[in-house]
Amino acid sequence: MLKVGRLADYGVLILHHLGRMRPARLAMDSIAEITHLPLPTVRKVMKYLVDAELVISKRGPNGGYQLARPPAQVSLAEAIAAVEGPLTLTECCAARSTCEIHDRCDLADRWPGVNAIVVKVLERTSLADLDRFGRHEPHVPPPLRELMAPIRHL
Amino acid sequence: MLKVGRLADYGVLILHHLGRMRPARLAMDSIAEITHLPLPTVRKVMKYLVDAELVISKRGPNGGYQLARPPAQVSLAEAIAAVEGPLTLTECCAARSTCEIHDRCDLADRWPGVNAIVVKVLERTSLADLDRFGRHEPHVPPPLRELMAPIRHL
DNA sequence: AAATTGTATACCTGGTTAGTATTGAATGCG
DNA sequence: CGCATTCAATACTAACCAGGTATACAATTT
Repeated sequence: MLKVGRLADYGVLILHHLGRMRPARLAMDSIAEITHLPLPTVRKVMKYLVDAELVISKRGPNGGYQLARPPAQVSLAEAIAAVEGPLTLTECCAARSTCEIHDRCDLADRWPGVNAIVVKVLERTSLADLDRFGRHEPHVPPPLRELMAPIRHL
Repeated sequence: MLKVGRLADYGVLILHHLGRMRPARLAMDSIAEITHLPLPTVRKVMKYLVDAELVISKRGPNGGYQLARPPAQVSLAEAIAAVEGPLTLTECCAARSTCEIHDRCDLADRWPGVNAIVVKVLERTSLADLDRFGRHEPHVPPPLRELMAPIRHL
């Protein structure tokens, strides 16, 4: 699995569209329309995005939502975390781990390292970058180079 | 979230211990003991690991489980996939996507690129590598360098 | 003030996951 | 040959959580 929840997925999709419109505003029902998502669901997602200050909302006639920053400055990590909370691959990685085994587990202090790398990949991928990904092999530049160290060839 | 299920987590932990023992065999109740996991749960996990051919089982007196390959040749990706099936960040990334929106979604062909990178990180991290991760900053070497291309600084 | 648009809360429900129990089959040993 | 040991397979239950929905409320513009 290694899943990102559907709501978070929706969040990214919505941010993507807001990015394309920026700096224009988009009303909630317009968002529902262009994303083909049910309106009540959009409502829920928008709340998360506003709370996380990724989008700015304006009420009243001609109100709507606007991406708070240029798409190149919004990371997937932020987007996902906005909807689902902190990015933790396992319980071990959470701030307050609730894992029964935690203190007797050989891996409790190893997972965070793996988690950190995965998170960094997502942190360094922006909404704008997303546009460049095809279904084809992704190509990625040097900024991530120094992240990779204990990882070996298999 | 971006979660790995608990069973998969257990699976990795078990593989880790089997790796430390290799090539010795370990009976199921011994595994339960050293991992501090309930035995019925271990049973379930072992089935997945055997089916995936990551461990070899032997029955009868002095039977038990043995890691099929050296720990350096077992990736986290395999381990997780053994328990949870294909690694797909979102529905879009699955072989047969069941997403309602899929064909009308702007991102349907973009997620797989992100997915591929995350998966590659996990593919290039072996059980042996796991031992080297501390709670501290992880360092990762060049093999992942060329993966990173459309990712920009934020 | 009225229309438009976002905000907040609370609830339901269905599916997945984790955990368990039971019965069966293979292997090795004396 | 048969008994002890150990894994294998199936099916069930229970809890939780994500996703989805409904409804009533508040703010802003004109």
